[in-house]
Amino acid sequence: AISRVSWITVWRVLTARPSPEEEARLPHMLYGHIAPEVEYSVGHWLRDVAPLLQHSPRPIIVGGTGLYFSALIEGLAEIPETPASVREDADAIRAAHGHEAFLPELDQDTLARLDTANPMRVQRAWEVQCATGRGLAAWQDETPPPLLPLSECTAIALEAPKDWLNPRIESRFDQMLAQGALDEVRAQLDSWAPERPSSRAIGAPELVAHLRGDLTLDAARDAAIIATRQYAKRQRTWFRARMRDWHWHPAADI
RNA sequence: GCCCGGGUAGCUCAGGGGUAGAGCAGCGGAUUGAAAAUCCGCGUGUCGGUGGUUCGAUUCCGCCCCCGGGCA
Repeated sequence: AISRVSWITVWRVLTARPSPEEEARLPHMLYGHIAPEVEYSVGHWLRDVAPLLQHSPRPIIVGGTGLYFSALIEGLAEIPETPASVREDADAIRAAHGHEAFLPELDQDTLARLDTANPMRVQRAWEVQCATGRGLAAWQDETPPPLLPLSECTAIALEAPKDWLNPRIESRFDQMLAQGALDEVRAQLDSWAPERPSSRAIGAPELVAHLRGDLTLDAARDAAIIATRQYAKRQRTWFRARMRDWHWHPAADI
């Protein structure tokens, strides 16, 4: 099995990573292979996945991040990595003037397909323009063929209706707490950096807030459960809209 | 028992004589390198109950009920 984004080395419980016993039963790849302070994104993941697709028997790729599957199956523009310094500059500009400050520097094609109200998307477009001298739209127009076209794999989408899923989300988080999620977070408290992708693991910011005395455990639990439900909603929306051609299967049957 | 506050959307609260509004939650959507992220759209609810004043009351007045706090 190849993981989705169960990245980070430090969140075993919080990311519902398979147990060491489960991982020992058959090869698991791309689980916990990223240190918490390392930059990571779809592009990195695709480069990590590419060589693994040659394995025999063929791997099973599991996960719930719509963008990663779309990139794998539909392709992703080959844009050179933007240097960390560009991100820092962009962060500073946005903090000082807001993301609207980026708009005048973008080309018409990019602006036309951009959600100009979305600070992250606008900033990304500016970073690409700044780092490569070309517009994001131009890069996207040259998107290469996908690594794994739909016709070359068996794509299965698990249908998890919210009334079935919501109670499970709640008990799953309680299970994480019982398995030591708080200890896992406590161990990161000193090096906590909220802006890192690894700090966005659902439940981590909430439990950090609790450990710092800003939230009761109950309030942190509620917040994490709500965040999970909202994430599940976004997954449903993404898969419903973009994975219509997959084989749909009721999750309750598994 | 008396005196103050307060009772408005699922929750926290704002408002105020012409039947009401924010944040959060919820629901729908977008999403080609932060994606477990980010963004967009959606607000009728006996304004605690009941009498009264008024052309008109959720808003003013009386009584009652409930929740805080204070005094006894």
